[in-house]
Amino acid sequence: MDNDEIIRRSQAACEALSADEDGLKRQVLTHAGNRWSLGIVHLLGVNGRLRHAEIGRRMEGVTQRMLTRTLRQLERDGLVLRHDFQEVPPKVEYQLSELGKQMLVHMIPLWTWVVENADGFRRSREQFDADQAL
Amino acid sequence: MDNDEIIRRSQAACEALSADEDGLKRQVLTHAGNRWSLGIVHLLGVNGRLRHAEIGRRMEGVTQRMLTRTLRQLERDGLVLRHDFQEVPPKVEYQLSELGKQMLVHMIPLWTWVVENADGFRRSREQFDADQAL
DNA sequence: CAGTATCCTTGCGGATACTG
DNA sequence: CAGTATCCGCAAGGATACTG
Repeated sequence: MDNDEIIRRSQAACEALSADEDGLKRQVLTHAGNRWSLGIVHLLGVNGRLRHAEIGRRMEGVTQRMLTRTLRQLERDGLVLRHDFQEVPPKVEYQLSELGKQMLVHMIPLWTWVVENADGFRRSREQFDADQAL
Repeated sequence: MDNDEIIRRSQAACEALSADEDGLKRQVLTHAGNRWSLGIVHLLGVNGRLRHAEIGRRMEGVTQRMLTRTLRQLERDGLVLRHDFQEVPPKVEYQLSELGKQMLVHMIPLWTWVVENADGFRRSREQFDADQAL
């Protein structure tokens, strides 16, 4: 993909994003930056179907509140399916929807690139902060 | 790319992201969800090098404060280069760094997918909100 | 077990006015 | 022209306690 091809493809995507009055598409993109969304999508991608508490145990540091909240957001955007078994004690399982699996696929290039370039970001920040301190 | 391949590739990326103690990599990913970062990266990708005011004019609705702030963040992460001509009146130009161009390339699949599936998200939300209202 | 409810801090995004 | 300074409302994220 050469430079012109990059430009051409970003043009269409960005015009559509700009025309997004209510911010829906951009809100979907925030899942990429949210504190727990990324990990949950990944976890469900790997494990298929998991219970609420099981996700909580595997996600280091997440609180019940944020876990529930994040799952609700993902469910609302149609990325995650929620199965309530209506039992006592409660049993609820979560899994990726087809949309969620697709999102996982399309986020991987970005994730991978960010991870590979982490050192570059870190160095740039240190340089920037050092310049600011003058 | 089959299901197993998806899993394998997301595994490595997500483990690296999870190990990110100070949240640097995740902070870089928030550029994807920030209100103006996306449009600025796109704009500079298309136009090459632009002055501050020129970006402001082309980005509908952005205030000076948010424009400056967003540019600073992008600069700090090494995605955008800032050229101060040290003139009176002031003249400052911005352009994508090599890192910035790479990010543009790697975000395009995600952007495109989100735009193409916007209807799916919208329908899912409407259904979800309707269920909640019961 | 799978959540709510309450309170708190932080940062995003914006409005407005001012400056070298 | 390219910013700063100061104000504000809102939502993200978290700590803690409680509930069916």
